[in-house]
Amino acid sequence: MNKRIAQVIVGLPVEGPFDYSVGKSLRDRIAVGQRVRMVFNRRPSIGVVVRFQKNSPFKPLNPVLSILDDYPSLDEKALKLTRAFGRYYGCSWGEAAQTWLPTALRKAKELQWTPCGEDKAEAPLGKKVILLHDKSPDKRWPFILETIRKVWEAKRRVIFLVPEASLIESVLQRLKEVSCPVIVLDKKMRSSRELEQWIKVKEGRATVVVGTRSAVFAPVSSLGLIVIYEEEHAAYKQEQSPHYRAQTIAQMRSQSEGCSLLYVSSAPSAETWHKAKKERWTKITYEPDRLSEMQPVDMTNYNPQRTSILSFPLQSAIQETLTAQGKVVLFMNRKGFSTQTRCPQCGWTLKCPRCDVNLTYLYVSKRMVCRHCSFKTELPGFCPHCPGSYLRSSGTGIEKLESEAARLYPHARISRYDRQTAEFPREADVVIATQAVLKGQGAFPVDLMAVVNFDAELHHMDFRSAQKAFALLVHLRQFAVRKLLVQTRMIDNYCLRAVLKGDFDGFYRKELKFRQELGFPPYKHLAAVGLRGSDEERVFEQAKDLYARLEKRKPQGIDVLDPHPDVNPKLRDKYRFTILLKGLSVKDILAYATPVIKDFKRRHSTLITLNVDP
DNA sequence: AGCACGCCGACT
DNA sequence: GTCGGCGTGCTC
Repeated sequence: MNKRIAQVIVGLPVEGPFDYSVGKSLRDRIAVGQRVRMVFNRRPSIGVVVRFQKNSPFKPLNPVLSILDDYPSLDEKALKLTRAFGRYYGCSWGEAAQTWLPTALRKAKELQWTPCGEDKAEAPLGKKVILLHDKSPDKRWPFILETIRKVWEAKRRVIFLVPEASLIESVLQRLKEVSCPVIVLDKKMRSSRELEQWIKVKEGRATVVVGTRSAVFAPVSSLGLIVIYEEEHAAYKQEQSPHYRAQTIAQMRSQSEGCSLLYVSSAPSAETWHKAKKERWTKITYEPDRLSEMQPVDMTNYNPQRTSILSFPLQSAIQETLTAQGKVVLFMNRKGFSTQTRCPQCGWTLKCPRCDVNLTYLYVSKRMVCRHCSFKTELPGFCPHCPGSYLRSSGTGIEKLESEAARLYPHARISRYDRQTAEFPREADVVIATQAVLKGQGAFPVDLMAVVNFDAELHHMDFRSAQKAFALLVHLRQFAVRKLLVQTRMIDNYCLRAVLKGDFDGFYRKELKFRQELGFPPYKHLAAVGLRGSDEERVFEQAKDLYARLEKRKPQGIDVLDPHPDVNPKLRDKYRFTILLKGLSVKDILAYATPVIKDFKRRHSTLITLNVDP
């Protein structure tokens, strides 16, 4: 092949590819998918070779300076997928390639590894998509392990995705039963360690790769199966740009590499449930052997004056459990002691200067903190505007709940558990816990689980909040050995009712009906265009300008929603607005919107981000 | 992204 | 005059 000119992509928001001349001495070694060193825009850079060309329309070409990989870091299949990834998520091919590779390979590090020569002729293996809906989380394992064993016997490999790193250890324990070679891959590792593991995977030394979100990019050859464990978990979506969703990448790989997909969940996302039905996936449902009791408590009856956070039915359930030497967990998704501090005289409220949200009072450190950024300050004694007026705190966090529990149950051992707590307090009688408690499911028995403020879960401005609240209740009910008690002022809420009756079909029917009526996924696809900058006026002006351009050029079947301040309109000193695009497919939306946004970006300095499938 | 180039305001 | 702010354009 003629390798005089190499086309190279770079990890910048410019599309390319760019032409470079290949010196005689490099021509016999250079190959597609290798990383190379070259000068790009007067700066030393690294890029990835994507193809060769006989000649170039560009006048004096810069040369490829050296080759960094003795074998391609990205093989043909991976390179093809990076292009599809870039198109789907509206980033450049080069940026896509960068997300595909371990962090260490962004630098000009030379890479040596040995290709696995023993790649057997791939036995054809049926490409299946399975949704394993396990209503009791302990029945799933025999099926999962059996599926993995079959893939292994067919000389194929497996990627096992978990939503968070804390789950990796328990998966490794289970996988011991299959006794095949396993390698862990996680972006939170030291980058040298990540690279080490990545190379081992590339050398074909693992049958199963276990890892978080980014492990979906693992350089596994002869891929037979991708397992997506706790499928509904929000952590499968990357919050930084490029905002990819691991499930989407898994589907892309399934399509191009012909591997099977296994979704595992106790409460699948509405999107997955809908797809399973529409695309006729194999669905396996495991019913629970026993279902713990569930007791909704209507707070409009039991606590009309809001005198205590703990209703009488909850108090008696706690008392009963404590008398029987049982363990209680009080669930509340809010950290700190109080969530608002204001002056009763003038109404002045203590806020974060960078994010403009109420500061939370942390009793343990006696400080006011922001829940979005790292801002901390001392609690001022008096209102700065009304001399001598004391500030008053209101709103409930887990610390206040803790003091309330301590007052009511002076003889019980009471502890707190949140993300910062190292270990679950096993010896405590009453544990006040945030969302973090879900990680420990099955590790210790909880007799009574109580959701103190269920309504807070539903009040998020997020079209997925009902789905999330539903999944939360399903998980907490599994967690509770004896009883799940839920305090609410919305006793007829359909998430609550569906969990109470164990009616999954009913929940998804209703939820999907809402999604359809309101034009949300899975019926419509979304792309969120975010604008941020330090001058509120100006960001809003530009948002309106961009909106007008998008509106003007929008084709049939696409909706453009007005620029709207974000849920946190001010975050880390930046004002944020979002323009929401709706359409029947991401491809349709981006085909029209990406050029408009790129063109707009070129003229203005406000930061613009694109979030596909937000 | 990161950098050069160019066009306007305020300063020794 | 000219120093430097940012707004715009370009990268093979």
